[in-house]
Amino acid sequence: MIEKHLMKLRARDDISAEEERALRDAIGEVIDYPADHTFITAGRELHASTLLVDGFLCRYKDLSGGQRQITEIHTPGDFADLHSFTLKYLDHNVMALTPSRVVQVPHDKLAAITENHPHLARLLWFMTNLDAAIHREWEVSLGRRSAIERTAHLFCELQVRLGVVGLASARDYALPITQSELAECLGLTSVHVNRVLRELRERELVEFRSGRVMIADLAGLKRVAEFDPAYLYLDKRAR
Amino acid sequence: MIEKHLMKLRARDDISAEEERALRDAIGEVIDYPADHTFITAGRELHASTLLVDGFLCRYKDLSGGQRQITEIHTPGDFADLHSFTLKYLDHNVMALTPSRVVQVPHDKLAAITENHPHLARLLWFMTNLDAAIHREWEVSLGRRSAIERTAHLFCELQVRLGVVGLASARDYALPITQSELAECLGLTSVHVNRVLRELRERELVEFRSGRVMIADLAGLKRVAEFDPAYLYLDKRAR
DNA sequence: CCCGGCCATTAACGTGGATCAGTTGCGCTC
DNA sequence: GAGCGCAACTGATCCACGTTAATGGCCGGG
Repeated sequence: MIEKHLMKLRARDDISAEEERALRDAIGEVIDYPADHTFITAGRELHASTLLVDGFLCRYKDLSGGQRQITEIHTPGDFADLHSFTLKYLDHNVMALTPSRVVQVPHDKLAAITENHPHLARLLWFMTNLDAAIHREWEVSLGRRSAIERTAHLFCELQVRLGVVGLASARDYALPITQSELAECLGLTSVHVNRVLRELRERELVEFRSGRVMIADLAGLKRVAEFDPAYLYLDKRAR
Repeated sequence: MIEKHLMKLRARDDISAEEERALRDAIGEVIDYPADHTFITAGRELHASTLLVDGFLCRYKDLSGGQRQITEIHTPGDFADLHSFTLKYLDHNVMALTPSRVVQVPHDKLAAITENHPHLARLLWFMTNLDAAIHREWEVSLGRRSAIERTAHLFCELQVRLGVVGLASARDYALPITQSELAECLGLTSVHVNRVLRELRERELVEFRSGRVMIADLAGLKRVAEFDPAYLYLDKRAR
């Protein structure tokens, strides 16, 4: 159930058998959500965090004009709202982009981990800081990169993050979301995302079709995006 | 020395005398940085975190074309790189926007706090999650708000954050940075920031002049920004 | 007192992406 | 197998913001 989460953690630090046991003991109810279902609403008090087992989730905020900004995409193995453990309620919503399976991890189990497993606790803290690093990189994309660079950057990021949990190769990966949802990540309109996707296809970098990202030229894609994966902290240096 | 930090913490949770003592015991060297000095560089291994006592800092990333995106502004009382405690090195740089005084907090002192003061440790974890919430709000600004809304939103955010530590009133506060630096926060050019500032002035909402934000109409400014301070978690609900 | 450098400001012009208004295609349902 | 609804796709037009270039103010230094 939490294998992908363990893969994600182990890409950043070593985990002992005992810590693994503590994590396995912490998991609670398994829940399936349909696509487009918002299961965490901003402001509501929370008593458990959500670990994504299968599918895609996103965090988003709505604006008055009906606009929406997705602030992060979650891939299997991610704790979608681990930060609610310290925040107690969130400033944003969390939604299933695709039919998704999650497990609940009650906050009191997390509290027990912080008391009995300091190293694991620090690693969980690290994981929330990793989400913040992803937010920062998205700020850079939204603030300074052109539409095509931004789109290429997102495809690169997801290729790496999904690769860590065995869900992406250098050639392709599943990303069963719509062009409108991509636009909500990228701060663009779906019309313009469509044009950008065409250009990426014509330049033989990537093709995004029927919920799949097919990478024709990974090196070229990274070059367009100026992609540097350092912000994903994929090494065990110093930890 | 850490009075403003304590004000910031106490705006979110109660702190016991013993916890306050633990924090005071953790502080190390005091350092003054001149304006425009980058004192933390992406990738360098870190062994202490930086608590801002006086002045303004920012986190930023550079792009190849000479462009820069500031991902967060830090105000007195902020831990500018508390996240380096778990990350060990950063994905971004940290710079003094103005002449600034900071205190170092060695990571081993933070480790001791996590072991001996679980509640305080959780509060520090919370503080890094608060930075992430600010990043998310900036993503929304950069992705979906117009230049004038975005600028108004930043002025509102800083009014609240500086107000918490006694450095802003409802009328005005000091923000001794340039229009170019403002532009680097807002994902705009300095030329356009200048136009936006003129419009905000002509609409009698705010005036930004000689390093000061003078608020003519706070309610109106918040209306333009659609500002909702919930993401700053300024209540003690449930904590 | 003049000079150089930074910052603010503005005007003229260019453009990336938004907006508007569709058409096409495809899976689902009845 | 007609009809519906949603997603992909496209062309025409518009405009918010970028680019370029120039001016003036201010301040610190020689």
